[in-house]
Amino acid sequence: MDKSPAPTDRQTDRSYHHGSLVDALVHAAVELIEVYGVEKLSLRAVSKKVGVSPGAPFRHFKTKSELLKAVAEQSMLRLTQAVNASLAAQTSGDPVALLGAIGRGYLNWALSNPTHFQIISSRTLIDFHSSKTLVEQNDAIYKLMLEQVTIGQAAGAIRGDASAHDLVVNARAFVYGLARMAVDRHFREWRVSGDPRQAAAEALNLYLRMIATSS
Amino acid sequence: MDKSPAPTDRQTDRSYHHGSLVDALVHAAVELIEVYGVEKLSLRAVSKKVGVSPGAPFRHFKTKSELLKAVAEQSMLRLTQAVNASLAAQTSGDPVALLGAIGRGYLNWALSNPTHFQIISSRTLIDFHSSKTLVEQNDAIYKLMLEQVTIGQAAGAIRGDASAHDLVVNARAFVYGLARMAVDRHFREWRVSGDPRQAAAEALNLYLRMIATSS
DNA sequence: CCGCGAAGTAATCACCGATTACACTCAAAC
DNA sequence: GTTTGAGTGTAATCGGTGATTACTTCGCGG
Repeated sequence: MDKSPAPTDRQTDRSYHHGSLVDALVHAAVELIEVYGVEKLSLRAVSKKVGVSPGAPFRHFKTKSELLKAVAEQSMLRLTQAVNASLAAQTSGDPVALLGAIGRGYLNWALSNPTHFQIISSRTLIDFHSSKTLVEQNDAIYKLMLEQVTIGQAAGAIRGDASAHDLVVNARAFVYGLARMAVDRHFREWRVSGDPRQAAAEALNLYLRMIATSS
Repeated sequence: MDKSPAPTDRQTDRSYHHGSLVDALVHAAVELIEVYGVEKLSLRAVSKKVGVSPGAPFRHFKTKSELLKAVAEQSMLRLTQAVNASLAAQTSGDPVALLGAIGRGYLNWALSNPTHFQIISSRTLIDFHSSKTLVEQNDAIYKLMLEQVTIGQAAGAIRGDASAHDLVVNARAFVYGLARMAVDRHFREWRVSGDPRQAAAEALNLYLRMIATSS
């Protein structure tokens, strides 16, 4: 249970003041969560890893939940970055393909960072709506999806028997469900074998055929 | 924070032996979770509510997680009951409608019992695969869905550009994602307003149109 | 009727989040 | 240069938690 034998992980070795405790705490928290899981995270362990007293974090984060929120904000920014990068990498201008790129970016990031995904998805670990960053970044993804669906519908490439908004929610439900099934390890009992990432990618492709107008 | 002023909730008032501590513990745990949430559940509070010493539960459940597993098993049985009931209530023999009934039963139960849904979905709170009941009941739902999809594909009512298994996983991902969005309170930031149940029902209908062959 | 195993108790351990009073340090003001 | 005060980390402590242990009590089968 000894989380860090030498507390020199990320310390500038200043005698008293740490220098950048906030960053160090967030960083250490992520590492601990990665190894032991979110629900096992304790502020004491974080403090110990950083090499600081158990009470020190409370100078910067009023509660454990606020530290998690800081972690979540950092994670959310990385998620939108990943989605944007995936979207930018999609050369084809086909709106269905672009929508797929968004979903692929989302899924890949979620499967690569299950812990972070779990945190930003939760509404019990953190107070989502109290963070401007979290709300804004989430909204950015919504708008990205809405844009592609709207364009796709106008071009007749995406089915028109529902509003663009309804289709976006529909698509998000699917991708979110897929990501959670993977992260929460539901694939096994649903007889999905092999590499989860590839399985998710293939499932996404099927969904894209479903949302596109039959050709 | 006083969870139960009078510990007479569910006690046969036998002096020493309780009589049915196991049932009483599960029942009390469910009630406490319902009010305070899973993550706040403590064995001490459960013990207190039942009117028993803090160590007593350990005679019957080796860990807190095992108590939760007992709760999960009870919940899972109720879920499959709800799904079966919804399926039985669907008079039309149309496989798409029958598949929809399964999804509707699942969603309604999840939204009516968010806490139980959260527990049986989790793989960190409980050890899912160590419970025969959990695995079997989950499998029963898979087979129910697979049956309808297979029939639907044979009748040409459900799209044939993917295997029945892939479509089942696809549908499950969608319904699961929708349920989790509702339970995890994601609807707000995705601009879904009004009654969550109706919103979920409408989203499900759209999905059913997507999985059905275009008519 | 009695004794033995099952079931609950009481005391305890190590750990947790959070609060408080206190100590140290550093930089700006004079 | 010294001083002073805000900012930052410490130490001690509180109430609560899961889990373990030794002990006590009950009540059923012989």
